[in-house]
Amino acid sequence: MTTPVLVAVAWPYASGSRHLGHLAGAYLPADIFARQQRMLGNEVLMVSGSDVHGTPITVRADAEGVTAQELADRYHNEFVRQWDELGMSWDLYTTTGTPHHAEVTQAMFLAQLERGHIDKRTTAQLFDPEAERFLPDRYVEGTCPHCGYGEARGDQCDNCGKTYDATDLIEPRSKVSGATPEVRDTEHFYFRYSDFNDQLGTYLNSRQGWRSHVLNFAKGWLDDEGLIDRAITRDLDWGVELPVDDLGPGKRIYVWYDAVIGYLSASQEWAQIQGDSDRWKHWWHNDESRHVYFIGKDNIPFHALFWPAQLLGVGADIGDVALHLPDDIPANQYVTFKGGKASASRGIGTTIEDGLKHFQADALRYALAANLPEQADTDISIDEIARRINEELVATWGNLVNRVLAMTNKNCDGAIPVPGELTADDQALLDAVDTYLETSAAQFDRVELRAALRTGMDAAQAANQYLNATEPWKLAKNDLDRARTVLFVALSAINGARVMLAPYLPFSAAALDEILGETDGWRRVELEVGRPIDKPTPLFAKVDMDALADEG
RNA sequence: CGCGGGGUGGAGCAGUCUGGUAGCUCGUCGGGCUCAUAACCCGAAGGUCGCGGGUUCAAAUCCCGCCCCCGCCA
Repeated sequence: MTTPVLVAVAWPYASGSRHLGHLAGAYLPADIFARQQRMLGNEVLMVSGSDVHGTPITVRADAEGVTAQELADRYHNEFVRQWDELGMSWDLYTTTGTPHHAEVTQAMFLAQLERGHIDKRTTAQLFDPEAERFLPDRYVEGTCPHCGYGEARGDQCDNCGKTYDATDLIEPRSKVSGATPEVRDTEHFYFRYSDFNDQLGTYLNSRQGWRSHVLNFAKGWLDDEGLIDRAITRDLDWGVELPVDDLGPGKRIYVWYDAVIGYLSASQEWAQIQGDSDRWKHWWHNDESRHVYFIGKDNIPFHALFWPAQLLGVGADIGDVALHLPDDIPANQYVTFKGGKASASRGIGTTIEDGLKHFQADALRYALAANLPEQADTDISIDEIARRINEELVATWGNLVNRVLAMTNKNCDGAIPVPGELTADDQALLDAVDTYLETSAAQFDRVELRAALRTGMDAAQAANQYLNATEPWKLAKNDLDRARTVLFVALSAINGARVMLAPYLPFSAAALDEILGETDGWRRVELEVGRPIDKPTPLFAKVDMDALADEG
């Protein structure tokens, strides 16, 4: 029986280039998991898009003298190009800037307003008398009330790290006009997150199999003081428009209320593109579905608390059925770049673009997957990535494929040979590979992607050991039939191992499909005897360490 | 006392919840093989599991205190 699986991926902020930490934190693991689930036969819907709203975008756009739309478009286009190069298998990658997303956001807002979970409150806020507008936090700077730092931002001090209200700033000044702001009352809509403390507590306590750091963090947040109600509108002209006009002009829905709604709006947009506009309900109105959110740890409160609260706040007002809550949030910790300074001074950056410039997509995917920060922050460096590619991917897997295909081509009339009777050792290798496949499937089910990669590599290593024990290159000289059987067994082992590695290495997996035939499900299929095997070209190129150093 | 994460042989990590001979990948050293992208295979050396107390027959693992590192518009 197949399961509908929603692979929900954090929405990259179109305010600047994303780096390899973002890739390893959310996008890559999501793609690996989605690919494996598809191979398993589940109905996968993987959606995300660029988050185009929020003050970081407007601030930067102002600084560069371009419109927010232009800035967002620039980075959205960059992301889309990189996803393609990286082999990201989105079912839909959209943006929060679509009319559809605005409609869904407004519908949720109205449903929650109707149900009393959104209310209007008056607060004191800084107003720029010259620009004649209220100032969001990011548009104010001044002296930190805690440490006296003179360049403190409106909501947090970069020097001492403390947070505060912009009205607490000493000698505040507007980043718009430079004028001294005055305090005025203004109205905003608040989402009553506190309405859901009990339900969220029950929800979290019933979660099974979550990573401990995710669950602990979410519970800690809730236990301390519970959720507090938060303003979900801002004084901006960039963002989703309010579906009600009683706040007056210049107010928009704020980014962190609308961004998470993208999971739902994108699912619907995907359904419309499929020509079956109700299809999204198969994932969202289905108790049997599984929703897995791939995010970085900084996003845990939004996905484990705020988003579930917003979903609960809608009740059954959208589509007549309650919306499905997150089943798992395998948030990753951070990738830290050891020697980041040294890399920078050598001109080797850590953006996704830099990664793709230095490494083949599959190779980069391999190295990052082997170092996924699933339990703790992990250190990585360009040298470490290169090392993993050369010493592990190329040496163990790439070379295995190459040596076996080369021997097969040379000794078996250029085709997959007819095997003789299998010995106990032959069968032992194939049984081992099949066992690895089961182990790997269980690890994938728990979203232990680093361990599952290791399992795939273990299968490759077992095949290498088998070859060294059987020495088919010697057999070819005095017992060609036996040599061919050994090569058939080795090819069969590769045929199983490639299934486990395919989610990580989509491009080389496609190349192997050409050579060995398509795979079928999460299992080792029988080889097609007589299928032509040409003289192979290596699946992966070794990284030239000297060239890598020279480029820096 | 801001929040969070971490400190395990040369590097990067697992093990800590559910105490019981310290494990993986790589590097190093020695050997084998020579089909393969100087790749593959076998063996060895190398760790007081940050520090100090405590509980226990037994602690990397539980408790208390301390030091250090990292991230915080992923």
